[in-house]
Amino acid sequence: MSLKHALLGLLSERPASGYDLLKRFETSLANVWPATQSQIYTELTKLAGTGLITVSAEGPRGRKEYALTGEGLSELRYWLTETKPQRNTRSDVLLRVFFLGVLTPEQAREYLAELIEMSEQGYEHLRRLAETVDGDDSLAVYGRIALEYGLRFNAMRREWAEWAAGRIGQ
Amino acid sequence: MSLKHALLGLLSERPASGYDLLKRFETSLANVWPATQSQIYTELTKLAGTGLITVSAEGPRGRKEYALTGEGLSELRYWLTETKPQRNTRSDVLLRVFFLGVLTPEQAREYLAELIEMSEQGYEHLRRLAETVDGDDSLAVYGRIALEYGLRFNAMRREWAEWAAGRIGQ
DNA sequence: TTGGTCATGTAATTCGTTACATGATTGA
DNA sequence: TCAATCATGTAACGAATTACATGACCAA
Repeated sequence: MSLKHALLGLLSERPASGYDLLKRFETSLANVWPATQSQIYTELTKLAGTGLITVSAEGPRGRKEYALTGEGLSELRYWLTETKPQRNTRSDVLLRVFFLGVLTPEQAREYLAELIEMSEQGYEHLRRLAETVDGDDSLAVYGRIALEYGLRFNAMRREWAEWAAGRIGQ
Repeated sequence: MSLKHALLGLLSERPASGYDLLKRFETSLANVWPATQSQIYTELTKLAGTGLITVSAEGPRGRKEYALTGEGLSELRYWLTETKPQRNTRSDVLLRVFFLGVLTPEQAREYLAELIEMSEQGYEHLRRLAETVDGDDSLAVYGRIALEYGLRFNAMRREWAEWAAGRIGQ
């Protein structure tokens, strides 16, 4: 149900077209809530149908710019304050760990080495991203906080994978 | 696609019925790959149809015990060694952080306080679980490694949320 | 004039959730 | 005997992915 709120959230900043939103999903939100083009357009049509957003302008090439309505902002605030975030589940990375016993210790350590590399790359990617983030609007402030989460997460996972590799006997 | 591999992985340890597997999803795998009863039974029927598992015994009350076939074990190993784990995405918790700017700073800090509590409870839950884990079979060894991940994750998230709360001005 | 980007939409399929539906076995 | 647990299955719906399909605009 949260793609809806992701769209409302992005539109709370400023009006945007489906195409604009797609770009922003590909950059800032990609690490947190990926969405495909087809999903975004379908959801925007639905949201406009229920009055949470509205077509605020039309441009060339059939461009439709959507803006958040008062009702939409209320829904966004309601979601943020009155509903509990769902526990984050479904980690492909962790699921595999459970079954490393069917592999040789060497193969298991190889998998953990991959995770270490993945974490290092994730860390570096976010570090570079942090350098390009500017501005002091609310999304920059909270985007920076979310980014810090990503940095800490990757560092934690790297250290954990190193520890785990050490636990697997020869 | 990973419910399939979660089932193959659990069956690689020992044969089990749908009911048995459901119980194990509710306990050990719940934090990593939740699955519902209906999903499990449907997937088992599909896996038996493709020959990755087979009905190894039938018991009272229509109980069907499934066992991994050689083909199933190959598929499990293939998945573990030849396919890359998908990046973990879709965090409701993090998505909300992006949009805390539409709330008052006080409400935003309240949200982060909730996250701190959620992380503390998650940590405690896993710590208690760690005490009950016994045995030294492969799933206990790797289960313990996965559990350590959970502990570190919750500790990391707690510290991050405390840091973040400090960043939000009055 | 043509290739790249902007721009939107729909169809098919799979995956996941909730709810419904049924019934056998067992231990207190 | 009766409640709890064991045990399986299907239907309906919603969410997500992939693929298909189309076309306008703009700059080199």
